Formats: sequence, structure tokens, C-alpha cells
Amino acid sequence: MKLNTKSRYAVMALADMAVFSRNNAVSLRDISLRQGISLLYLEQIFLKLKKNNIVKSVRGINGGYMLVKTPKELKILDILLALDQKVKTIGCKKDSKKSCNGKSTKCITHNFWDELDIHINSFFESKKLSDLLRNKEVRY
Amino acid sequence: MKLNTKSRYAVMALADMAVFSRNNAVSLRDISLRQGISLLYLEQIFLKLKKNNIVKSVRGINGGYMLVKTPKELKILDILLALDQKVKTIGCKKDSKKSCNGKSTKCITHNFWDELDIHINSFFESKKLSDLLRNKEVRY
DNA sequence: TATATACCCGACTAAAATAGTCAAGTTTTA
DNA sequence: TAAAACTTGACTATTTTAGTCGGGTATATA
Repeated sequence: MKLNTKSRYAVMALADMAVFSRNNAVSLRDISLRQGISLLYLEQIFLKLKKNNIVKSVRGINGGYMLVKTPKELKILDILLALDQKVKTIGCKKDSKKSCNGKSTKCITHNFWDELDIHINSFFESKKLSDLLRNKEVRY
Repeated sequence: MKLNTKSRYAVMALADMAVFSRNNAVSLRDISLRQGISLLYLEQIFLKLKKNNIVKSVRGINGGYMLVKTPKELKILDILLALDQKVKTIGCKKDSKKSCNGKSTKCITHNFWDELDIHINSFFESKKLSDLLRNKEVRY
């Protein structure tokens, strides 16, 4: 059960911004260098973050991106949703009448997976970007 | 963030066994028919379950598989581990000194992902196969 | 106003993972 | 001894992932 790198890099890059922004835009180039993420890949990621109103952009020289919300307000869940990373651990469709394995009734395990999804979702819902920053162990 | 079908089918098949076994072996053919899972695929899955001592097999006519533990004792986590489905949501290596994105220090987000893994793991650790069965909504 | 910096965006692709199938067995019991 | 059922490794089509590529556009500053 894995999270894809896009989601991971997105959280990483936003955490970087939270640390290094002093009310000025942070360029992808800087994030790329500091975090070791491909610039081209970051561009792709930030396109989505911008469309979903997680960041706003400043074009031109000295441009970059800025967080729309403060790190305290920004939920990790919002970041993941911006990258289409839904927490839906299995394929059963919740709403459909013809759902699990093509059967008309819910499969034996259906409700269990729903529970799992809720469990994970609530974790991402409760965590804010700021929660990542107070770690003493980490050096930048 | 998805669970693979192998893990899902494994849990499903074992739940089926828990429901339909009356101290006799349950054949994969029956599970296949009831749960709508390919017989050939089930064979592959049960090979792993057997290797990991989740089920034991009875060969020959009227053969099949039996649960090694009772549904009350069998943790969902054990099932997932049997299928190599580790709950390790990202690629950072926990122990290595040269870990995240090839850097010598832990990445900003490292501890957060560790927390996530623990959160999910403890869910699978706490749930037993029997927990799936008491659901009144489900018909068989 | 030239130019360098940095965002913008769709299309493409190699590699890996997934979700199976296939073939050729072996074992056991009725 | 025939049929049911487990055993096992190898194979494969499809999908997903993890990016790259190419060609833009906007803007600050020299």
C-alpha cells in the first residue's frame, strides 16, 4: 500500500515553502535544489496545486509560488486531493448497486474497507502542514 | 492509495471460509463460485497463505483449505503480511543513513510518513477476521 | 526594451507493478 | 483408477507510475 511520489513530493515541497518563505515567493528551482526533486516534475505537481488553490503563483523574475493558507490551516488531506490521490483503498464502488465483483450485493469485506478508508482519511484530515515542521530531529 | 486485489481477495476468501466452514475443508472452487474470484488466481493467493501458515491444505477429493487459527485469533495484518503487502506508504528507508531522495539526512516529511504507517498498521493489527463477519447488512 | 528568469501546459515514454492466465504436474479418496 | 483438488513456476497483457520534452507566456530589472 503505497502513496505515489507526486503526493509525497507535493507535501515535501510545501513543507519546504513553509520553512523557507519569508512572505516572498519561493521558486521551484530552489525547492528542486534543496529537496532533490526534478524541476520538471515539480512544475507538473505545482500546476495541480495551483488549480486546486493550494498555492498561488508569481510570474517573472524573482517569481515563484506562495501558500494560499497558512501552514496551520492547510490540511494534508487537501494536498492529497489536489493530486487526485483519493484515499480509496479498494475498487468497490460505494454507491453503485452493482458493486463488488459484479455482484448485486456488497461483498463480505465491503464495510471493512470502508472503515479503513475512514480511518486513513481522518488521519490526513487531522494533520496540518505545520505539524510536519516542529520536528526537532530534522535538519534543513 | 490502493490495496492490491490479491490482498483484498485473500481477506475476502478467508472471510468466506470462516462463514462456510463447518470444521471441514473448503475448496477453492467453492470460494471461487461464491465470491466471484478466478480459481487460478485464488490458487496463487492460497499458496502464499499456506506458506505463511494462515491456512493448511487437505489434498485429494473433498479436499480444500482450513484456517489454522480461529477467526477471532486471526489478525488482518497477518493476512496482508502473508501477501507481501507491507504497509509502507513511501519509499524512504527507515534505517538507512542515506535515506530520503539520496540525502544523508531524513527528508522533511520523513517522520510524518512513519506516523502514517503506524496509524494504518495499528488498524490492521487491531482487526480480526471475526470482525468482518458480524455485519448484519451483508447477505451471503 | 531586451533578456533572463520563472511559471504554464500538453504530449510523450520507459519502466515497473498489477492482475491475472497457462501448463504441467502431484496427491488422495471414493 | 478416475476425478477432484492442491502445487508450482513461468508467462503476459494491461495499467500505472514516474518522470521527460518541447514549446510556450509573463514580468522584473538592467
